[in-house]
Amino acid sequence: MSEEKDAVDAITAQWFAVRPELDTAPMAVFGRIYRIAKAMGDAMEERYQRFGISRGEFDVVATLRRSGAPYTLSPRQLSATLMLTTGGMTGRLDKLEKAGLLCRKPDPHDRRGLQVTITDRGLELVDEAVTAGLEVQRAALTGLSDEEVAQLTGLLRKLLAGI
Amino acid sequence: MSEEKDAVDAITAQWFAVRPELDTAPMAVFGRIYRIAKAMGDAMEERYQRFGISRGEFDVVATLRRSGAPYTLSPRQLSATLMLTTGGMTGRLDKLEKAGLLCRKPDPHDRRGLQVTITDRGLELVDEAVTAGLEVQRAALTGLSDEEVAQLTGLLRKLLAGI
DNA sequence: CATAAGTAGCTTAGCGGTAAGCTATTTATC
DNA sequence: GATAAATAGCTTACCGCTAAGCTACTTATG
Repeated sequence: MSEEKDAVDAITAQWFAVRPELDTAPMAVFGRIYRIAKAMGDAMEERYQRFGISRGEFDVVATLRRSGAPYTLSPRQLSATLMLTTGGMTGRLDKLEKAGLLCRKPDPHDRRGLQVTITDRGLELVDEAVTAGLEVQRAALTGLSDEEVAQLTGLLRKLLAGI
Repeated sequence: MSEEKDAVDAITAQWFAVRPELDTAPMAVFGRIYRIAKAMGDAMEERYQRFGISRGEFDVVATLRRSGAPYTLSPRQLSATLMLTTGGMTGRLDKLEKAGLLCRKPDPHDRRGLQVTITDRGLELVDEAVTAGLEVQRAALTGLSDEEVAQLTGLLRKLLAGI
């Protein structure tokens, strides 16, 4: 029934030893969220590396892919979606364009703007990469039943909504 | 009963539209975990800024604080605990020492090593900062009942254990 | 005891991000 | 229609991290 103690339990226990009046319940939640995010982020980074792209670069082509045909968005739309500054976006687009996974074309309706589109090669790569990435995530969830995953999803949605 | 749709729901719906055969359940979990980690990380960063330190620097003095008297650890122990390279640790210690929140002394038992200790000022600051940080986290959890927080903690512990 | 291997902490180069500032272009206002 | 304000994307300076290499010192091995 009871779960194993983990590193976060050890940290909350340490805090209780030196500051027993603190309510450590929040750090039991967020401490684990930070650790899961970091560990999974590293794992995803490693997996995408096999496709020659970083996790951030994957996010760009994946955003274009899931936007549907004609797989075209502006740098502005991409940087807004990915919560990235335009400077950061420029760098990612430079790399992906150089790798032949997408191309930048002038926006015919706004001469300030660009249209970013996935190439055929980019489309093929992102379709493989998203499948591979989901497999890594799915494997990380094997310890939980389908019902627990659904429960966790609901609690996380509720938590995220309140932030 | 049913929760509001959020940005992650929109993303999974987009994927379903273009790749209906994908099982998007994992990204419903990890997508939210990434977003919560980022949003809370930013919020904590902002809160600690009021104490003149970054989140990473807080983690250093907090680790020393919760280690208990005499609040002394080696740079090696700190970088291992914080999952940081020694190079990164050097930088954080430089800043904190310069700010007068900790001091480095030679390890009397090992002339390669150092002993890092919180100063009185550092101790005072970290005790205020940890309280303030917990308050930010507690506020983020107000949408969840105590039972839900406990449930979420258990599910996250289980998930983290399997990664 | 000599020496090889391992360890502690620091330095440097490089990477990917932000913030701020730039030019070119579009939109709103008079 | 002139002009002020807003917007798109890029560039630059900087920041914090990692990876790799360094010196100083300690531990293990013959």
